[in-house]
Amino acid sequence: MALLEAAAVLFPKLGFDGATSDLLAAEAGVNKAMINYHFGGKKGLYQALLVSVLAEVHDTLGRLRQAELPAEVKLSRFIEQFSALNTRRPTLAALILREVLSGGRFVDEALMPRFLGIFESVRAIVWQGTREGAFRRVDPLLTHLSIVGALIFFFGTAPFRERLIAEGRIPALPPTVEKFVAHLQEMVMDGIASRPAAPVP
Amino acid sequence: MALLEAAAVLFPKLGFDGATSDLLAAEAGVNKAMINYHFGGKKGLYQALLVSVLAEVHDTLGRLRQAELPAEVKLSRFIEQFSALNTRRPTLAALILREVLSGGRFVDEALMPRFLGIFESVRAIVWQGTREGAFRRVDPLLTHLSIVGALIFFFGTAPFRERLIAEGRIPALPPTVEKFVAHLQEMVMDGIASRPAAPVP
DNA sequence: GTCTATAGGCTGATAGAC
DNA sequence: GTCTATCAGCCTATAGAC
Repeated sequence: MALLEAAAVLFPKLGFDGATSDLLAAEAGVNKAMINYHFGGKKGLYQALLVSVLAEVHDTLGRLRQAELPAEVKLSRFIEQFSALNTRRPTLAALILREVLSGGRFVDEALMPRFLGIFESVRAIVWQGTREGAFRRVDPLLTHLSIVGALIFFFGTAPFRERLIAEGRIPALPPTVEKFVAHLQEMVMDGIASRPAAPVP
Repeated sequence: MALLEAAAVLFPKLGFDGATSDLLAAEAGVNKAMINYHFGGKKGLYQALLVSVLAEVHDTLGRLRQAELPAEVKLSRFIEQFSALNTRRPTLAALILREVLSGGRFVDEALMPRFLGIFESVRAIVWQGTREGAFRRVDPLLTHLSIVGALIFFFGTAPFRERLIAEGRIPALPPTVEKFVAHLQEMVMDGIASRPAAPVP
């Protein structure tokens, strides 16, 4: 459906209010009235986009959750797979971020569990890691917020960052996804790994 | 000016398009026409808000930058002071995040340097730390993105998170700013500190 | 399923009285 | 400086032809 692809481009970029029916229809190359015929309105199109995107996230993270792996490996894989998800769907981060910033304006009871799923995945891994003794006793929620926050910020702000770099305002090359993934993995692993306690005198 | 306070509440919550002139005027308790009289329009009010907020950020971080302190201390202080800034201005993170997500729609040549200032502060600290040997050779831009990303995400998503916790959907107490600051400081410090290399045989 | 035409409401901005 | 009244334009949604 061309409208869903147009929605995936415009809602993250312009927000729900900024992406007008006219723009969405033009981007999709279809008539404006099709939004109402197929999705029951602009809100319906937006929620259909959320459903399809969150389903993809849910599938990917669900598979990781069931895998039987040490927590360090799982957490490392989470960072990789969440990044891969954002590479496949370049507007994923901005879409979710905008929705969260709005306080979950369009997250109804049907969408809520899928939204919470993202949150639970990291918490479960961290919990496993502290239980197994691989991580020190870090707070799962705070750890989740640091990791997912860094990831979502990185991908959501990519367009603006690339603009600044292209204009020469940031003296650096655009960071590749691979380098960011490696950086975050290293920082997080060294940052929460349990280390031998200082020798007791 | 009551309108600036209303703008600080509504633009971050509803976005530029969602915060209508009617809502802004009602929140400020003034007449709609005052937006045009004092700020030359809704866009002018929004940009005036950005200027005032970024000036505050610039002042706080500028003072830190000039201080002569070891890089580890500076980075630790940065996390504290950026958090304090968000506590004093609870909508700061959402405002900046929305602006960045939009690709910098309203960041003109006058605003640009102040925007870049936030970015430069962490990069300068990291550069100092790697030069002094306190940090390992981490990429300053990637380090900046991880730290600021985690911070902005934490504060920007606080309203939604608090709603989820209040509704009992996340089985945890709302994390305090102090705990998050301590968590991030620890994770980052352990994550990028230079450690003694493995003993050479 | 897809289109045109149009309704009805809301938008930001302004002219002009006080 | 502040208000009321009002405009022109844009918004989403729909009725109805094909």
